[in-house]
Amino acid sequence: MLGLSISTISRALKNHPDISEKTKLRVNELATALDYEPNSNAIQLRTSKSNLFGLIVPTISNFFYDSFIASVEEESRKNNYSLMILQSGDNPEVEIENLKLCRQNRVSGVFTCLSSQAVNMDIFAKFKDLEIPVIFFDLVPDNPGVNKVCVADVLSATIAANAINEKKKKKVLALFGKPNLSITKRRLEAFKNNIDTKIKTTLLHANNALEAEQFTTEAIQQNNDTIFCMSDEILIGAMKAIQKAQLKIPGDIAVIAISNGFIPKLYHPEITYVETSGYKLGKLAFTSMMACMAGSTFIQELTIESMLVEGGSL
Amino acid sequence: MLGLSISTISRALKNHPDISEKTKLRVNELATALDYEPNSNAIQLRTSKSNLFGLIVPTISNFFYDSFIASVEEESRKNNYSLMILQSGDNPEVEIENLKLCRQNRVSGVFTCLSSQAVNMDIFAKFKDLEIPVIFFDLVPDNPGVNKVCVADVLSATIAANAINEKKKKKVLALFGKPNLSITKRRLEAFKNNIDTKIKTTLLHANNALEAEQFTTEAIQQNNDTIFCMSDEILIGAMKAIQKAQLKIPGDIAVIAISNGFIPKLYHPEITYVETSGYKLGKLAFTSMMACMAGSTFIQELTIESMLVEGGSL
DNA sequence: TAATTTTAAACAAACGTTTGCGGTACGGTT
DNA sequence: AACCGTACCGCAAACGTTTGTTTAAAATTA
Repeated sequence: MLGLSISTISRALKNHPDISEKTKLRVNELATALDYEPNSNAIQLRTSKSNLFGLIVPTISNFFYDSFIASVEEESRKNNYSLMILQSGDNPEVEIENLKLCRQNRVSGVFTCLSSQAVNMDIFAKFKDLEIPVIFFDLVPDNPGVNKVCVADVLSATIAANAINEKKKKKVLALFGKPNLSITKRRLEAFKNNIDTKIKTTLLHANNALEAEQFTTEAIQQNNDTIFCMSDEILIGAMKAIQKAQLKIPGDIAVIAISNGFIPKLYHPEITYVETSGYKLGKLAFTSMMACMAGSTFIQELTIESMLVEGGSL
Repeated sequence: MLGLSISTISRALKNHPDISEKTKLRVNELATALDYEPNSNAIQLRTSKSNLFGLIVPTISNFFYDSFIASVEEESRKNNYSLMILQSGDNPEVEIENLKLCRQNRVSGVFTCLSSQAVNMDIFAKFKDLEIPVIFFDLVPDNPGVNKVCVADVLSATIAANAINEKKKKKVLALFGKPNLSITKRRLEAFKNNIDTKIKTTLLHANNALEAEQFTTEAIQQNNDTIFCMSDEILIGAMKAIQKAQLKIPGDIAVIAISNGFIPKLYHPEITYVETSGYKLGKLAFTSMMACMAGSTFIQELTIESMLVEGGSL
């Protein structure tokens, strides 16, 4: 329409110095008039750069992951990246399928956490070959040599234990999640090492909220004065039991949890918790990804700091 | 490597009858040996079919949207589609930006709900021109002629009102969300029309959980015996006030809400609610999308049924 | 055996960009 | 008058597929 070649149009659109200002103006005017929208597929094919990140979680519908995702999406958009989000539902086969999808879509990078099943780390080897950075978050593998961002498990459990120590509690039930997760192991170990030996402490693993509720009910009967919950899921179960028993918090029983804060703030008094923000973790993960994109081959293992948020339940 | 042309490879990989079984075998063997992964960008460029849906929500981190997203993602994957999820954060400019991203990525379809701001429906006109189906969910526009899936607002509010009627309550505070949303208007109207006129009813709009808490506190002082909450956000505020006042549910005060069920089940006794499942809505939205993809130009306006889930709070 | 059909594979164009390289026109220098 | 530099712009190849059309060989038929 302008009597110009395709290459001139291309250059004009991206403000190439070879093109005169006059032409650029004409091209830009017509482009907006015609609602020209560059075809990302063609661009990505030609440049073999995708501006697409893959993000794989066990499930989106989770008070931790959803804020993590929200955070990563926010940063991605700001940096002109798109996000392809995939759920693996704790199913290793789906996880492999999802990783394949990432490769086929030529993602620039992948954020992922391990499904709770033991996954074979070999499935990430191809990404290394293809030089596609992979950032593990939250549930990270033990292997060295991979990029990881996680919450400060040891620190947060230690903070919780110290908070209980300071309140001079006598009898504590400490509830942890699935025993095979490294996150569980680290939190348990740190809690055990830091809780005052004078405090009578019971450590238990609950696989879900219901089990946590049952354990808490028993603990109440045995006159425990404090419940520590490793996660939101555990906290929900514990609170069910406490509400059912109609106990007053913190008078009858004290509660402290590790959480991102949403669930603790639902109750009155609000539950005191050690913050592990999915939002912050997302920001950190993105920073780490951008470092990889910038060519850093330096393997990083980052953690976000934790802090005690006083609610009134301890 | 096999002395075959590219086109033969292409056909062999997709089991084209022109190709002999022997060659197909050779090709497939080498393909797996080489870890061949088709380049989606090239495929999409060539076929101008993207197998990509765009999904725009105000925020991912929300107990309704996250389950909606989870549901749509699940279906998409099953049907060999990928999902590009974008947050608009109730910001119309970001929403326009996100729609542009969808177009540039040549999505096959878009799921979206209106941000609470009044949005100009013109921004969807291009999609109509490009024949890209758009499915509105939850917060849908009033316009006819667009595909919508939503929860049964009128029905669910009616069910809630009737449940209250049956319990012979005397004094009800009914809390609704932001007044400008059509979802609010419909629920309010239906509730007002169905609540027994003998019941003394106060209808109020709360813009957030905190306002809901304040209104509930006042209602408690004025001896209301029942609180109706239009949404989870409102319920959270109301429950804060009730816990603070240390009232017994349902003895001192009864509670009923419209919700997807997650929040109501956090309390003891569990809150009675009229179910509006984001998960089911996601399935429905996807079905509607597939109908569009199959060429149906028939404009649909679908709703998911609601049902009362008895908790023990009424 | 020659003509015809069938089978199997190659050729080539196209999708919408990007980009190295080459070309033209024009004014200015020797 | 011959040359050079600069400013603009076009040509063409390439990215990795798909797919309509051809081609060559093999199999069938007459």
